Amino acid sequence: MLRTNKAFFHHIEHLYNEEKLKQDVVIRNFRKGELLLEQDQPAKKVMLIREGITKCYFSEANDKEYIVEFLGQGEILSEIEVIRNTNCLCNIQAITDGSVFAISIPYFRKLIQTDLQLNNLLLNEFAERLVNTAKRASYQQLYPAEHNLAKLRALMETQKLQISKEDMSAYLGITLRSLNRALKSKLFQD
Amino acid sequence: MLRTNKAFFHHIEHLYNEEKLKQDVVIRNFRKGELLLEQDQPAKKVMLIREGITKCYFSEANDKEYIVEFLGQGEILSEIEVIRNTNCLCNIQAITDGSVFAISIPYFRKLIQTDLQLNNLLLNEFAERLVNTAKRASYQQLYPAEHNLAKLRALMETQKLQISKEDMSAYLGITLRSLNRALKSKLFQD
DNA sequence: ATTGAAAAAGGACATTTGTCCCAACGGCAA
DNA sequence: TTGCCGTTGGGACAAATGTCCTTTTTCAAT
Repeated sequence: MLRTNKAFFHHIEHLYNEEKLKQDVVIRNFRKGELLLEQDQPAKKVMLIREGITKCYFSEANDKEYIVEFLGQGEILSEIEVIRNTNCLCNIQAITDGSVFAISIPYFRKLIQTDLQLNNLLLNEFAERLVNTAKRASYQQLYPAEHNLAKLRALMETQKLQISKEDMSAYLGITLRSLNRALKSKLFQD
Repeated sequence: MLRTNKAFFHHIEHLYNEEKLKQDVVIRNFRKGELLLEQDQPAKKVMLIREGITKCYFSEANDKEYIVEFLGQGEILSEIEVIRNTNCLCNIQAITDGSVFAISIPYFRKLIQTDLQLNNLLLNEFAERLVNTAKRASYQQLYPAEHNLAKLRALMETQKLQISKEDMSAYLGITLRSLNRALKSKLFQD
């Protein structure tokens, strides 16, 4: 659930250090609560998280939200939008303070067309995301909330990630009320 | 829902025609019902669909199935498994007769490391899949079955794709009984 | 210490979805 | 034709989840 990508982080960090003009890749800080990407709006930069944690989520027309994943160090943002030439697919909001490498879009396009190593890093990242997203879609759909909650808690444990109940329910795709019920019924474990 | 990829198809077709030894890329036919990939088993070849339609689905421990997508011409199979060095993530079963280009795994690995154009084709394919999968996970989770059924029928219409009720329910992640109920309630549209 | 706002917990009832059956229909092999 | 089997459709009841509200708790700003 909390994705990170050390290899990708080092690759971009290296690009940043190499760069003469400090122009195509710059560091930008962000505050907890800040929106790094806004659903349906054009992307301005490709970003790679240096530090901090963000959540990636859809806002649906019925006012509900669905969290796709939590993104930490080395995760890249708005690369899909640049590749497909579309507006932002979903929102990305900081849940802690942090910073990113902000990469200009033309530069990123050039990298895609020339940097084979970057291509491979992207392929790996996409493969991991696809696996995660598809697996989760399947079991969240096919198992009751209680079962999925157990899985979520195990993940939070191993990854030492603390999130609000509201985010937990948005991650599970259920209402807060249902989350509380599920927590209740398996209260024996607490 | 029925994914295809003309550009990828042409790229691999071209590789096949170029190839001297007809060894690293071969054509293989398949029959309706045949399993091209079996969940949790090692992948033997990377395949790219030449003709025919397949379904990509998870078999969960509780005996339920979830269809991730339907794959047609130009869609690639088991590339994720080769990239990540893992067993098959899910099942791929033919729902019509057809054929694939079967690519040897070492050759595919070599392509990934050397063929920038192929890398870009893969990036595009992955980006499309991610968008599809994530969007669907979100709205299937956050809207009632009836709403999702309406969407599914519209897709089936525009893509002229006919699938059994059982596959429809597996795609929606609901039981056959629930599908029938949903069909009933919006019977006015038929 | 006081207060206000956000987060957390849960009661009561409605709706949705699942489970377990059984019935009807159509194709197809004996 | 007969009988079997897979697909489709649906009744009756149980379980899961959502909706709408209210209460409690927490915690930071005053």
